Amino acid sequence: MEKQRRNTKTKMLVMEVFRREAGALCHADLVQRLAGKVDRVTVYRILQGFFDEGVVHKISAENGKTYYALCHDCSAGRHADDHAHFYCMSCKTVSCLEAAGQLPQLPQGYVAAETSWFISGYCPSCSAV
Amino acid sequence: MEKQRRNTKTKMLVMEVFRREAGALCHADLVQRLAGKVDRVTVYRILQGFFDEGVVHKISAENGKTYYALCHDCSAGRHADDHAHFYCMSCKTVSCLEAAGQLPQLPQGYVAAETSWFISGYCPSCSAV
DNA sequence: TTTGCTACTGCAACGCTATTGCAATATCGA
DNA sequence: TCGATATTGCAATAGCGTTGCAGTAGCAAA
Repeated sequence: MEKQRRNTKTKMLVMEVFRREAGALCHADLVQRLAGKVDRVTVYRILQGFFDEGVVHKISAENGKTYYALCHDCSAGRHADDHAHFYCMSCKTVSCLEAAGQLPQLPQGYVAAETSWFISGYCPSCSAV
Repeated sequence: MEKQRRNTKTKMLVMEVFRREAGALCHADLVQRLAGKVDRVTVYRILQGFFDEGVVHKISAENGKTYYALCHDCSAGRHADDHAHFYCMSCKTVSCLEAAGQLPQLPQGYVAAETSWFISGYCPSCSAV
């Protein structure tokens, strides 16, 4: 029994932020941009909802924070998460890289369900300085 | 001016646990195994110290926790972290995979400083069931 | 062995990210 | 318009990690 979903103003607000910003955003980013409009907790729940619907995907960064980014080729329950994520150590932004890498050869017996690449470094704008 | 390091009983205890267990351990694992012997905070500091010395490396898992594993080819300040880490969704253990994969091609302008692979799935013991 | 510097340890308190419970509100199909 | 229920906001709570500080213990030199 799938839970019915509703389109609310609050969700629209969150979605607008995602569309306006290019890269991935963490919970704090969203709360900051929606300060006074949407509650902290609600943002968590909306993000979780978007994730369940397959609208955004989750990125666990090295700093322990979770980032979210709009999906392109994902659908509910099935995330095309085989691309890498890049963290710029200078401007502290997270972005998705389209290029896919090649998995290391898994030893006998291992079964992979999900993979993630995480690369830290400097993005084009910051490395150019 | 490098800070002088000392060999203490407490550090030995932590190191013993690492040697006894095969895979990577998180802070909670260590605290549990050293319950009553070593303080929570001390474990954090010892882990950080081992990391700075290049004795262990850090692994940020998808669940937001940080795991630590003994290094083989690392030295202080320079971690050979170009191998993948595997998280078994069944027995909830983290292990290091020796096989190296191939990084995705970075778009023009990006400069990579550190990389990490993280693979979730089922380890040999659990996938065999 | 003794001494002294200072790294190390344990405790308490704090900060941050994320989750849960609950009452009030808003959405949307009938 | 109406009613079931998804959604929201607020308060409280949980978990991981850090900081400050006083007491303890390694280690090298006297």
